[in-house]
Amino acid sequence: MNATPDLIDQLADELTRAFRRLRRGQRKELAPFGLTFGQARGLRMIASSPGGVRIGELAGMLEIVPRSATTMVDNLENAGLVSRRPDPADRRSVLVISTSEGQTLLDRLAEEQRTSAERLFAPLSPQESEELLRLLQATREDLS
Amino acid sequence: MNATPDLIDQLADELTRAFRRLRRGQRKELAPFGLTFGQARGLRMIASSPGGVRIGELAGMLEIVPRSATTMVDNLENAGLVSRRPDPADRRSVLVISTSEGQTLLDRLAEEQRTSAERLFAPLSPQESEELLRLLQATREDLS
DNA sequence: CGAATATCAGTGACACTGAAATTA
DNA sequence: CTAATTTCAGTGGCACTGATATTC
Repeated sequence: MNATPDLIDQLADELTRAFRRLRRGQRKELAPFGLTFGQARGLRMIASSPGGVRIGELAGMLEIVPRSATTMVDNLENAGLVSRRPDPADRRSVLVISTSEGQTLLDRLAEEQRTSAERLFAPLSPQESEELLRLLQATREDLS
Repeated sequence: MNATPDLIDQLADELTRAFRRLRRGQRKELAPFGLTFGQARGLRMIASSPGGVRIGELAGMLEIVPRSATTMVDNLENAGLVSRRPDPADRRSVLVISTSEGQTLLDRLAEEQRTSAERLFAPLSPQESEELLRLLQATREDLS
């Protein structure tokens, strides 16, 4: 027994609300750039993989099923922000890499945007932010 | 300046992933009961308001817009889990209360289910759980 | 052949906006 | 009349499952 049922419920609830605030704020900020919340998150992941990333890997990083990652990459590709290229090492696979347009967009986001995420976490001190990150990461050890 | 841009990104990301794990686990658990994640959350809120709750209040508690709460209550009402009754004090308003079926269902959930939320937070000690709750609540002070 | 990878097709949940009705 | 509350109608995001190629 780690926590009481009540505490579990409260945790689930606060987690949900914090996520909603984050997504709602980012949606409005990202709309002028033609990006959705999920796409922005995917684009960041892809751009942080210099040699390209496979769909399955990307899905794992985002914790979604591979089929969902396919559609997300479709949308990013249609917007010209990423491109698919065949994996020379395994022809079953596709490598997704960000285009220069995608990188440019991310750079612009880094400059102008992110205010909503900053505002969300602004009440926390740097130490508290680190602690929150640690605690959220700890929930990944749930082997279900 | 409270935290570096990188830390902000990581926080946003971990928050998103933790929420996804929570919702995915609960979805599977709740399906046999005919409830969705959002409905279960709403039903808990409604049941915790003994005298009934207005749609607008409910929306505020769940941090969704009132129009979305209407549809959620529609679904719960069609399932016989809550009922609407006019507010005697203000005829513009409607009070939503849980039926005995709704309360019974919640009791069954409390007994049998909640395993996924428990598993999600299981890696945390009671002290860490309290701290996580506190940090998530602190983000509510974002006055945007 | 069995396993892995990605895609196609369809569905479901759910939150949003804008407009309308009712009443304080 | 203005404001508050709820509802109606339509839309968009996005993650899911199941089935199907293709390749290892």
